[in-house]
Amino acid sequence: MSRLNPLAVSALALLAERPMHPYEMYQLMLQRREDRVVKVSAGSLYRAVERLAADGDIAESGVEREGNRPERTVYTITASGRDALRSTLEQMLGEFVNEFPEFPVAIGEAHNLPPERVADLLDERAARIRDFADLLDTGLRHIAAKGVARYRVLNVHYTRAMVAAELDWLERTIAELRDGELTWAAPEQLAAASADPIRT
Amino acid sequence: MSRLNPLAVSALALLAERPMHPYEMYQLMLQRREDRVVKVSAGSLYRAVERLAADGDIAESGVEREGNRPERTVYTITASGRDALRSTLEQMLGEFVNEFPEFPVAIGEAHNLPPERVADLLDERAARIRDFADLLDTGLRHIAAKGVARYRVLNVHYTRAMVAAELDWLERTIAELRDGELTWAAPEQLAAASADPIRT
DNA sequence: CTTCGACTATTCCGTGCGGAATACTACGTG
DNA sequence: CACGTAGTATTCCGCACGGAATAGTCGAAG
Repeated sequence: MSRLNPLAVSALALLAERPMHPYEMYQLMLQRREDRVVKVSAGSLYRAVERLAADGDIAESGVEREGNRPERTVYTITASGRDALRSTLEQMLGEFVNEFPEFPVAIGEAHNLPPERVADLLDERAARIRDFADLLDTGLRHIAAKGVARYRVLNVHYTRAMVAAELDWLERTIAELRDGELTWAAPEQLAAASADPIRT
Repeated sequence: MSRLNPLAVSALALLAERPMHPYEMYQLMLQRREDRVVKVSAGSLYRAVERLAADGDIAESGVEREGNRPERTVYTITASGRDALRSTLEQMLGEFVNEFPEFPVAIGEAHNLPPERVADLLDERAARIRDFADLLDTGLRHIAAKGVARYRVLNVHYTRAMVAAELDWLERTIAELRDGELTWAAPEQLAAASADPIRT
């Protein structure tokens, strides 16, 4: 009953709705756009299911075959699976763990670039975040129009709030960089700032 | 010249200061408390250095031996290493990539638990985040007292802003859960909410 | 004076992730 | 009606991560 990884939580939550075979979980996750919140890849999903089965959180409840299609193994959640889901959700909600996002590392080392360059880069980032925020907003509007209960999109609201905060911080920091309130001497060897766009 | 991982960025940034052997990088990272921002483990660091060397971003600049201690391989950053550092920093600052944090997954599945239980769990989380915020604040005060330039602790400021935003969202959401504005019917099988503290 | 623990410096190995490969079917299209 | 492309369902394999192991030295304490 060790801590489940996010994909296992999603899978287990689906099986808490009804029995399913892995590929159906995969389709449902994509259909419900869970891939925006969890890293969904078929390989990892099958692996996660395998582990859940090994740990007794789910059990094979039959093998179907439709026409000449490959066999599909249907899994059902077990009592201890429901327990594992509950306990993992409790942990994920109640605890606060550092997940080491990359951006703080980059800001921490930003003094290796000239301050003006950093201001420009943060501007780019801000623009992309604004686009993302717009995406979330239109999504939320669509959903509100459809009358979907708000508890179904709590995570979108959360993400929206975080995105707003980052945008706020970026704007303040960019302003300080531009008016010289915040500055530093960049090392010369790296200072040869290319005007190149970011390589994608 | 593929995108460097965060630990490689830290390592390369150290070598941009002066040549060093891996273990010295390791010590410096811990001494400067970079382990709060980057996942620092000796094994991964040696691996990262190995890869940097293979890619020509750093070069062996000698092998020392002090007394009968194990040999230490000293590395020096190369011109293309400085390039890789700059280009990776530019990417990390300017782009905005989803890193799939775990908490949104948990909120997304929170409707599997009873709303009152979720309110309690979010309260716990909020308490832990407040502790963390206090830690950041005292750290920032110490640093300000020492007269350290602000650009050296930009990432702490960023983290502080994010933490404040999350706390804000949590408080609003907890309030809505408590006054019933936000609610749902939890599935019965999982609803058997244990009053147990989180297993750590 | 010897033993124990802490530090120095690095290697190793199990585990898990995820992109790619596989293999077969159904469907549309010229 | 041959052919290509999209969908179904799953397996496989390489590589990166990080905790543990290794192997030596130095200092302190009993």
